[in-house]
Amino acid sequence: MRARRVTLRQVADELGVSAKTVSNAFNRPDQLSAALRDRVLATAHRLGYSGPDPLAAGLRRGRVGAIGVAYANGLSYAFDDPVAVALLAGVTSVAEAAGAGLLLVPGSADPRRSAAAVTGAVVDGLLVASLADDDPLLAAAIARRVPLAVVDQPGPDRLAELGAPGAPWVGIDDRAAMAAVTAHVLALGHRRLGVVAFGLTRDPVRGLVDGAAQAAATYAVSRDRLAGSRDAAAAAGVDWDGVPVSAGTDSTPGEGEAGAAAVLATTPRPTALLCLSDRLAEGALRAAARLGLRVPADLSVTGFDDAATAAGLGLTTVRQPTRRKGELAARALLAPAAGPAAPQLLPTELVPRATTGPPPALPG
Amino acid sequence: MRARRVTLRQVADELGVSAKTVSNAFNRPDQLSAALRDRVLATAHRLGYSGPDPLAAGLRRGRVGAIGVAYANGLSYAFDDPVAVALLAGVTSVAEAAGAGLLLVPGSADPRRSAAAVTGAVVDGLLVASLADDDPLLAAAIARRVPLAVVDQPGPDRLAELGAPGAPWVGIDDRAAMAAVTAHVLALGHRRLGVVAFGLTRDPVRGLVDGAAQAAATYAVSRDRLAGSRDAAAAAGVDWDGVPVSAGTDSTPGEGEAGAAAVLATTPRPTALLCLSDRLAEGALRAAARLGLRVPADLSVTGFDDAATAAGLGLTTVRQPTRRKGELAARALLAPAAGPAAPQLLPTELVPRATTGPPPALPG
DNA sequence: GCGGTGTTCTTCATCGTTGAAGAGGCAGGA
DNA sequence: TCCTGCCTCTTCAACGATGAAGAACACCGC
Repeated sequence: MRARRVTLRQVADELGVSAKTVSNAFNRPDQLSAALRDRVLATAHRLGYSGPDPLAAGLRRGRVGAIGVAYANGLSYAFDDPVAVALLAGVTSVAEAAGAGLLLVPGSADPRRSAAAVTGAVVDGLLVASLADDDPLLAAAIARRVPLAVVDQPGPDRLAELGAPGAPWVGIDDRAAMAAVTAHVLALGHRRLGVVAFGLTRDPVRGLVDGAAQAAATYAVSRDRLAGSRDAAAAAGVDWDGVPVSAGTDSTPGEGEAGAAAVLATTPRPTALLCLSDRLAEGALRAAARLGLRVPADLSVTGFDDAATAAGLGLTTVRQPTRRKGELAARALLAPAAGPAAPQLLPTELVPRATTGPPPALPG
Repeated sequence: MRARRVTLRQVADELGVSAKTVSNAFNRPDQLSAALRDRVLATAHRLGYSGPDPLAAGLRRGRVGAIGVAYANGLSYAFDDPVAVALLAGVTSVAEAAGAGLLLVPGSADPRRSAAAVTGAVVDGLLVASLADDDPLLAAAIARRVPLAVVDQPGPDRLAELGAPGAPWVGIDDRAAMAAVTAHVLALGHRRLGVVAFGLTRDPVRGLVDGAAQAAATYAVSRDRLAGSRDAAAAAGVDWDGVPVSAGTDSTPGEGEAGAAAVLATTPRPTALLCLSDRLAEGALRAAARLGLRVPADLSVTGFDDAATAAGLGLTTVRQPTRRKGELAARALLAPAAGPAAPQLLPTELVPRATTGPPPALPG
């Protein structure tokens, strides 16, 4: 008993007009007389026809009025991360203003399925964010040959290598930003640092990682931020090889707590913990509390992002314009984009708060 | 110089096979020999063909692998509201597990544009949430004749009126839940209540509203929650007509602050403020602070939702399974859904915290 | 040697719509 | 009167793909 779909043609036949006229009644009211248009709409309504099938219209027109967003981590994860949500909010506000929808492309633990989802997404353009240099999802997005915009990673140079030179890219100078917050901690007098990182490569490696592994990270953001810390350490005469760096997978408080615990278990114990995100830092604060360490008296902790939660925690961090990234990337996708686009590097700002202070006096 | 799109047919011709074979190489690997499949894929790659056009395939197949979500308020707003985000997270997790994408349908201040966006959304099903009884967007969604699921409002009875009886509906018993939190406050001894509400109708009415306006609300959730409060008041012998009720528009702290200020300006001043959402309550707490009122010593405040922020504020509230709503609605959309679906009423729970207490002793 | 069963690939029609181009009629100007 | 231009509406041919059905061939068992 399933009612068969009503088509444009049926409405046209019912009324004895051409299909194109019915089409025009819906899409180009100026192309037919008001009287006929009213009759067409009335007939359509009577037959239960609610307008041209978007799919068929999209095929014919070559546009569907939606852009896709693909994320390395699953979408479900994205909604739990305030930073990811802020990015989406930025994308959405621009897309919505332009009347475009936003298709969240489903992710999967299986990279092949993720890539297939990108290949099969019904969109006019794709926005990808936070992908590893070698993510198949990215290759799939490039192969689609629809307009592409990239946020954060991979960087412009890697995009060029992959055959997408000049694709709009929006991000920050992760290396400099991380160097700044590291320098801030060093300036307070700390000499024993520890770093809590999220993923370095698509295949998650947990635990402490050496300099070679750090430099080999395929997540550009991780690689650059670690390099930034090393820059600052070197400038202050701190031996980087002695700095424990813990790698994790996602940017979650749970990962942060575990990573911080691992770093704090090294001897001599670091007096400052540099976390690659505010959410990791949130976990690091929990780890510190669990160990009975006072922040910042016994231990300084820094984050990255200046997410909404950071102020409440009094977290020293680096502010980056996450929402704006989304806006700019969306704008780049929706605009006609004639030639190759120049990479857009947005400003960051060190935000010192209450979780950093001078290191404790020499331990007894 | 824009490269023309590569088609299935071109790959087929290049290789001297039928178009269908190329199609099968991508979609039904078991339908052709591995050797030929490899040759097809290689040729496709060489020509820069990344797979069948999702739009055309969707038209032919009659499915596109995405469900749409339409919201009364703009999407940009949705990302700012933790409750809306939780709902989306629920929807997404189920959709993603099923390999389906999520199309966020753009909203607009102009209801006609919003409705048009729904009509033109390229989706296999639609999920709508928090719509007024008379929202054109809802009418458009029903007219689409694709599977439809509704969260919260309008209620099942209204859906039946609109010609969509048996459409999957997920929500809570707003009336009973609000009665419960009101009864909690009354049990503490309060007799002078005030209510801070969000929108009652699509055309926003700001300020204090009388009983007639309350009952005429076209947002079922607002209507039912107010009715619930009135039920509890009546049961406790409190005259509802003497209870100031402020209506607003969105569920934001700003609206909450303004609404609370209006309610607290009435004489005699209420000793308890019932807010229809946690975000409104957040604003109410600000208003109280601004007036120098201690919570709960001078003023009790309640929320609704038990959003992530509620615990931190120590807010007495009603917990509702927002994320689960999204999951169930998505499941209903993605499952074949043979006959009419029974409305799914999820449980709620009163969560007493620190913002409610006995009323102050009689004022001097 | 023959019908039956699979595998592999092809043919054909069609999904529902809209751009491009065209045809008919009517008004206004030369 | 005739031409021009405008307003309406129509015709035609795609847009790019896939389901259903079928053809060609190989292999099997008896």
